[in-house]
Amino acid sequence: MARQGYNEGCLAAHALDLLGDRWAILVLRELMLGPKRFGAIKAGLPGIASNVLTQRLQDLAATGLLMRDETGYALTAAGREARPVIDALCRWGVRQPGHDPRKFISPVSLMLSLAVMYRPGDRVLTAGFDLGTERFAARAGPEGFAVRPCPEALGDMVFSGDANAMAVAFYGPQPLAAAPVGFRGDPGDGQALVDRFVLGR
Amino acid sequence: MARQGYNEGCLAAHALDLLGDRWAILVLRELMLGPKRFGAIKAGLPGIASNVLTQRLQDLAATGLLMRDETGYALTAAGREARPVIDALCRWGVRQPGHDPRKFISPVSLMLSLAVMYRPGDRVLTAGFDLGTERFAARAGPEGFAVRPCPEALGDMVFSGDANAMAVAFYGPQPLAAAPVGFRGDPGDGQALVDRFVLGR
DNA sequence: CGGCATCCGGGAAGATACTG
DNA sequence: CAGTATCTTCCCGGATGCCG
Repeated sequence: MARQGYNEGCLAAHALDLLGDRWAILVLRELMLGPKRFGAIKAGLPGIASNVLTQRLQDLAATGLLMRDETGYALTAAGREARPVIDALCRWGVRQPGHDPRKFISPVSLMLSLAVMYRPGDRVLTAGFDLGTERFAARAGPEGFAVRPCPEALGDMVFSGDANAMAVAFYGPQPLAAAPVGFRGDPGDGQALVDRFVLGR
Repeated sequence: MARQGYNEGCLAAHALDLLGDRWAILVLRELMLGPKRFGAIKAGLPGIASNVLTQRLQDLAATGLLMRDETGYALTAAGREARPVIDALCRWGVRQPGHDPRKFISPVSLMLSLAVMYRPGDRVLTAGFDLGTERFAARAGPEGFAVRPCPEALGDMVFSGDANAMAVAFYGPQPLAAAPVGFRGDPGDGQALVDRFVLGR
């Protein structure tokens, strides 16, 4: 990919020329819901070496997918537009055997997976998510599941816990009351929200 | 990717564990419309080394995305289900600067791009494509653009020429009559079909 | 601590020659 | 034609250190 590219006129090959390098798509994933600093990106990518992350950020900046400023790194419009690629990977990946949800799940990747697995419901429900290192506010309505980063987890209800525990709560078989996460709000509303997420839709 | 995987519970990361290796997605692309022999796959991937292709085919077979038999290689259901990933890459890639349609376009990647860029029309039109080394039959209707490989290019009309010329005919600004491809059939129908394809949709 | 450069070992990818 | 064997190249991963 980076070596010299695929040298094809194929559109998919061109896309892979830009984000086919190892870690590249996952770096975009970490920035997909909002800007981050170097360390926060690294924290969402267990196993990446500092120099490799530096290299990826430079590559992605050079191709115009993200920009750097004093406060950190942020996707450009072109970078944000790669979200359907990540969504397609998630939808496909969930059907492939070998997936182990006990492995580390980053806060951003959990929220992106929720957006992908959401099955719309009529009532609009808002929820805050306090995932330890990151907080989000979400709105679940008939149109979809919209997430934005937030200094404080706000909404009709608030879920708290790490992303792996949150995955158990939203995708596991047990009722919300028995899930290993904190919950504040109306229990019926909470269960109604959780019921809208089905792994593998 | 293959090295040891990303070791994440993220669904996108899991997907990339399976098809994030260099060339892997493009190998799936070449098989997306039907089975092929080793040499035919290689012909659609300019620049790939024989041993690398061998390795990829083995990897993808080991993860259950394709199977080998006496006549060549064919995708499994899991492999075919990766098509939305390729489509998403195409849709994103066409919007990114630097794409050079003069570079080699494989017959399969042209047909896949047509399916992605198709804007549905009410009248059902069928067309055959004779791209030199490969032939396809397509049906363009209100539901979409369906392609299947075919020993002979059959349909209400037939286009012939290499894939790069076909890309000029379908995506270029000139009328079909002035395009560098062979055409047999009703010129009005041919132009009507070509008009349904807009690069960047 | 955030960000980045440098050095090194292992291993994948590239190129080419060779075999059935 | 369909790969296999071999050699080279160089990216990735990990450790370390520098600088603000």
